[in-house]
Amino acid sequence: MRSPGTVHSMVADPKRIGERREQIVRAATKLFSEQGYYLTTIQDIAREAGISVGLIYQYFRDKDDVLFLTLKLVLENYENEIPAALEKAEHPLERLYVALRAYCRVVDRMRDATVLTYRSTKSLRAERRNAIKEGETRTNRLLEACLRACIAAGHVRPLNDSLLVYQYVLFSHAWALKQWALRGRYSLEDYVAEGVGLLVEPFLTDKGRAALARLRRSRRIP
Amino acid sequence: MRSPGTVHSMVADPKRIGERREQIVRAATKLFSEQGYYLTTIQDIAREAGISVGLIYQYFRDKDDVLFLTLKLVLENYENEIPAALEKAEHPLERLYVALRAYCRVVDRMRDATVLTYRSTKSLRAERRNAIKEGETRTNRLLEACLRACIAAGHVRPLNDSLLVYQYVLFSHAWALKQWALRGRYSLEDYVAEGVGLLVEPFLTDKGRAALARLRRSRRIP
Amino acid sequence: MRSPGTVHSMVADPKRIGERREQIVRAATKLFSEQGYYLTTIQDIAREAGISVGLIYQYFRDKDDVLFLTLKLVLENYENEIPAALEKAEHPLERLYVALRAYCRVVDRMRDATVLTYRSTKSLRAERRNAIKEGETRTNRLLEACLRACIAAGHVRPLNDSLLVYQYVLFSHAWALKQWALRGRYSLEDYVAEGVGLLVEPFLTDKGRAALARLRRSRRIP
Amino acid sequence: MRSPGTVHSMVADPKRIGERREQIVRAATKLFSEQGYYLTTIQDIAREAGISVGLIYQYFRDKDDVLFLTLKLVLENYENEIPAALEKAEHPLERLYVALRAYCRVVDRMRDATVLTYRSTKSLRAERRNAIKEGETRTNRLLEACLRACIAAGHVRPLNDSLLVYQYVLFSHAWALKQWALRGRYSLEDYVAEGVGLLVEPFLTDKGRAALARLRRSRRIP
DNA sequence: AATGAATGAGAATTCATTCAT
DNA sequence: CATGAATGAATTCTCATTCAT
Repeated sequence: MRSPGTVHSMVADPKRIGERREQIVRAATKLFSEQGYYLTTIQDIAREAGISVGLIYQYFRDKDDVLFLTLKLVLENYENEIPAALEKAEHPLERLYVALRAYCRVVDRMRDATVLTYRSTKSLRAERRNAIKEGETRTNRLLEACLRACIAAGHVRPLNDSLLVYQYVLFSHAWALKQWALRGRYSLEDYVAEGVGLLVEPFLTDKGRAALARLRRSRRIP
Repeated sequence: MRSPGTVHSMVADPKRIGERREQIVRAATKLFSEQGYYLTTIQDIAREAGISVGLIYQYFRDKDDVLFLTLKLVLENYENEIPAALEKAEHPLERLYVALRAYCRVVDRMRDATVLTYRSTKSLRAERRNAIKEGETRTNRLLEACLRACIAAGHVRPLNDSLLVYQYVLFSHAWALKQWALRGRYSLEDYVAEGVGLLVEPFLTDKGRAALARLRRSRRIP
Repeated sequence: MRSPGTVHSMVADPKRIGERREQIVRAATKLFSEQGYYLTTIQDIAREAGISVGLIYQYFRDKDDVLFLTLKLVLENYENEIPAALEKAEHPLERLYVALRAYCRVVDRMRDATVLTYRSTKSLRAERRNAIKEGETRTNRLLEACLRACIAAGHVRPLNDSLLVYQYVLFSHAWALKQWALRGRYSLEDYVAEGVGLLVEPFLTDKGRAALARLRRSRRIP
Repeated sequence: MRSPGTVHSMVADPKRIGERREQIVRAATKLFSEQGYYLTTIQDIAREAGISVGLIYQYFRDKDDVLFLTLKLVLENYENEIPAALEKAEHPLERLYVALRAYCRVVDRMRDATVLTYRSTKSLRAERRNAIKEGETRTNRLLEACLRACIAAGHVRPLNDSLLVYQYVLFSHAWALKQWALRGRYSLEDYVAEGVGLLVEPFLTDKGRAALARLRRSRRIP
């Protein structure tokens, strides 16, 4: 009956629901990220959130629900931050750069939570898992739109855009997944710059290269 | 005392250890891949392997050990198959192509196990986790050597090779991690071909392009 | 961090802790005494106490903890009953008699638990074992004080008091340890009387013997 | 069918039975004494004895059997050593002294095994337990005979001999049971001397005292 | 006779979930 | 709404015992 993307609560007041859930999910995110889903107990979450065990069950049906909302929140971060960063950018190439950098930054800010996404999505019930995947797809589409705009404007040569977008996503996630290998070798900004060098610039047309040079001169792009 | 990369057994005979462990790990790989580490019980593994619970503990110290050997085996597959595939290839560019395709093929053959790597490495004790990471690093170096040879021979322009190798790795892993999105859109061979188009060819020098054309004509590369 | 003499609980309310622990320890004492520590399962204890298995783990860290508190309680009985019995006694000789009789009576009341002390102290972790031994030492000192007072007052001739006190302790414990041999031959009171005949009276001075006669006449001592 | 004091074996040759059993029991005694019956595994015993697990089951029906024979052996030590020590002694008083000292010496030599007697007798099946108790009773009778001879000869005044014998037994056992308190305070010989002072000499008649003096002068008693 | 791999029942412990207060 | 004590099914791991070699 319930849509797979909805979480049921025993409490009526929506405002309180919002507050409590955030409180709980914040604690859960921390603990799930640190120790993983199965090693984190409801007790742990309650303690971390400074509330009682029972209260969690007022706002979530079960532990799976908590995980679901936790993962959903990570994706929502992606979905919110990228558009926010894009607001000030107009030029298609700038928008692509900005989107990529924004993605890497969210990942950086939520390193552990991003890893959690990889570790724990499969722990969800199948229906829930799909809702998460859709969220990821939506984020991908944000990047895809930027890339396509560049192609449409003739800055990037025609290519398998959807696959390249996947590569962008993986590149961003890698900052979290392979932090043990990457951090220490690169700063975040260097990492983004190198990524752009490998995953964007090779595909620029002459027009694209010229535009990039201009954008760099006007300091719209580092 | 034990090195972190060794698993202890109560049984002396090395031949039997090898057989039994393979039997157990085969079962574990299947179940861990399907249900994840924590939802798979020792009972499950014993049943799947057709042996008793107690016997597992004759060949593994604990459940963590089973996971460790399972993950180690996945990495060993990587480490074995890529060199094997490279044996017949001589030309640096051919070797790079072959290595990449071999990697994607192992991943394809061990799709679930590869996902397991991402999900469950963190479930290991820290020391073990590092042993796994080292295995991954060794695999990366195989690709790195191929890429560097291409650069040294002037087929690929100088670039951030270690980061590009990471893109190769991620690209290969993605075939397992994002199978829900990629399969149905590409056959494995198409996927590899597209990858090469995005992650190798843009970086070829004139010399490299010429060599590639020759290799294709002589059907050394599809 | 924890002192060796403290048992940890997940429950906060001290009153409830007291009640539940008593309930559990009562059950444990019965079962440990009957079947020994290792043959008694936590299930058994839970069933005997009329509660669930999990609840035991809310009030005790592990099975070792239950044993520890059980043994500690036996010793506390010793430590409480002897001083209580002494309250009404003033004359040094009377006090010695009373203390010895009180000791034998506690042992009689807790026959099985006393045996448990001998059987299971070694099952405790070393730190705990010492805490138990200290409890025993404290009890011994109660007797020692009585004996020394008699010597000081000239009722008992100077002798190796600490060793004689050990003999008193062993004599009392024997009532439990060797019940299969002693009960049926003696009533508790006879046993005590005989013990006094062997372990106290031979050491009385003339003054002591006179005092004893007076105390018997006034029925302060049977 | 089997008598409670017999242990069944699958092996026919009695000589071999004797050897193997001794080998096994020696290992078991060590381990049971150190760790107790339940914490010692058959594996442990096999390893300590340098044989295979299966072999133990050729010479013992089950683990209980091993414990039984182990305890029986301790008692047999008592039963053998005391008469052996008595062989050279003739005078009743000397014999009592010698017996007591011999008892303390066996206990000293088998400290841990003596403690084992107290810890683990109850772990035996009831029938076996009785066989052990009978062994203890037989040992007691050895002492009892010595004490009675002293009384009959007028060296010791008439008294509750069986209870005093128990005190002797307890006194000897205490050397093992309370070693944590006694060792360091006394050497074994001092301990025996003090014990004699408390548990024998007070009961000597004038005749007994004279005899004792003579025996000491002739160095038959230290 | 001897071995030791294999079995599986059984034990301690954990933890998601409930519910009386 | 909020609490946290109570439940008990489920899990990991152990170990006495067997039996094919």
